[in-house]
Amino acid sequence: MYQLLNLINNLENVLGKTVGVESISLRISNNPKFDFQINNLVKLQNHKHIKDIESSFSEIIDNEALIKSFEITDTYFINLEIDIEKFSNSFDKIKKYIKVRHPKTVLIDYGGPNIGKPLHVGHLRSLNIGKSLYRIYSLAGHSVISDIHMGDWGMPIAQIITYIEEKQIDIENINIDDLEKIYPEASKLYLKDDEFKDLAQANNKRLNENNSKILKKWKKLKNISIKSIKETLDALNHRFDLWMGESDVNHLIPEMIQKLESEGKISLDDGAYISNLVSEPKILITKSDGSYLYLTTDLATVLNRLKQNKIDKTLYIVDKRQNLHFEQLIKSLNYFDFGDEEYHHIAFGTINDSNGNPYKTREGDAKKLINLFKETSLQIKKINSDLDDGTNKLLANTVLTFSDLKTNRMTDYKFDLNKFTNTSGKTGIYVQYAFVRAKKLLNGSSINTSKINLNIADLDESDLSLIRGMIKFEYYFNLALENNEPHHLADYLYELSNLFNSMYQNQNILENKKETVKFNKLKISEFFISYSALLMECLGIEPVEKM
RNA sequence: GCUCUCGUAGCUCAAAUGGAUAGAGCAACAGACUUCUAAUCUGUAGGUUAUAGGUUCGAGUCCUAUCGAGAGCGCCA
Repeated sequence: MYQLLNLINNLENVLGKTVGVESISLRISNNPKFDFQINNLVKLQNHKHIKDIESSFSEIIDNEALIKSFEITDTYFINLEIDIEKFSNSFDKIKKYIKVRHPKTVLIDYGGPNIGKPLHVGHLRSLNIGKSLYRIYSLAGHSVISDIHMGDWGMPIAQIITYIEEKQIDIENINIDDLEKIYPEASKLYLKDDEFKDLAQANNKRLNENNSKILKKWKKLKNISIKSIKETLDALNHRFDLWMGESDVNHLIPEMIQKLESEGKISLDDGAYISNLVSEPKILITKSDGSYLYLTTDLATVLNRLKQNKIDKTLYIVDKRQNLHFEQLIKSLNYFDFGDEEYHHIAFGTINDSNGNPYKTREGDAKKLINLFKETSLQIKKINSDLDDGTNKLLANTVLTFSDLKTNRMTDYKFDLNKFTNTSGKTGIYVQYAFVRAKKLLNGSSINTSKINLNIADLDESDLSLIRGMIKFEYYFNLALENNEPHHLADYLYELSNLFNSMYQNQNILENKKETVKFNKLKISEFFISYSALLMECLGIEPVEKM
């Protein structure tokens, strides 16, 4: 809460002198008459100096210009009412207020798609959460780099190449549809045919060793796959700064292994390298034939990134089932002394169908993302067939993003297209509609709102509710940033949209006889538009111009 | 078998570091459109937070046990 930072610092000083270092955090007040609350004193209610602390707090809060009124209850909950007049002047400065004091370089790793497999429903959350965190960190002033981190290496691709070789498929004329059919066939064969398995293992080793003949085939397949992935990403409005893959760090691995061994950090066990860090289960670094694993390339990827950029913090946006892998990765990065940078596994739950089972097609495959997009787009056409394609696309993506981000990322949720495209309720369409409504109102008014100042005395209940809703922006923004949880902002965007709709519905604004009332409402609508746009930016949603 | 996560209104989900009376949306019910506005708004009802104990000024949140669900577990990524 940048605007109340002085207040917070002063209160923290009091605590520091009396009961020890403790940070003050504001929360939304339980009491609807107030905006924020401070709970730090509640647990001190039996402290021998509580009366002194209370009076120091009172004095400090009393002197804070942004606080209009406050109360300290008999159990020492502190409630604060913000002075709307002083705070409202700052609405248009919100972008400055949310900047952090110490910007960092943050890398977002999407734990990307594999070669040979189309983008499917399983990739949706990684894309949405990653994009949202990218925007949130950027708005907070960090410098952010996104890396799709393609799964372009290892056994899956070796299986595909082996399958193509064995079935004598013409690799020159292969297309994406062929490739997508080959992948499941190859992995099926790998599981049941030992001879095929040996051939694939051998091919994988050749890949690791940079065998030029197999690299040529690999390159061909990778290009086909990337082209298809880019088409889907384009439909869904996603872009990446880096298109690195696991293959890009292959050359760093032999040296890395050698160094770790000479440092006594890893040792051979049944021919495979395992970490000497005591851990259960043991951490496997390479396979017994010397070829590399998921963890091997992820470790080398970190080395590669640190070599190329100064990175303070890395976020891995990967589903929660891979928890053990990232636990092992982060443990290993520490144990191997790769640096003191931060690494976080931003885990998320799975998307299920309405019965709670993994979201699949009738054939039992994961549903393709591009098909999900098309179905959503079609559903929106049913609601309004007059929309141009551009608007339809934005709305379809709004639905796929908002419905995903409104749930806490760790929760598995049920995908229900009918529900998510509902025009009323907590949906993407609803928040877009409120935005369009506000814009239409201002455009129809022919009044220059930028020159209007609020007339506080003439604000009615619905105006005040919306203004006091907007005061919470910094709170929710921080919550999302600190915890890497975009859903707080999705929920908040709905709350503001709902408050706007209430105000709007309440009375006819443009025909209001009293000019100050009319101007107030137009000014508040202008604020709402900028807040709504900013929240959509945080979520990775583009506002539409008409609906 | 071991490890981890989860169980909140009929349904789908919220509730940061333990804080006051556990909140939204959908569905249900009752209302509001010759309008800048219905792709909307207003109201009502809906809960022993799986169960039983414990920790403390205070527990959906922490601990223990039971029941139920899901995931992961050295040569896939």
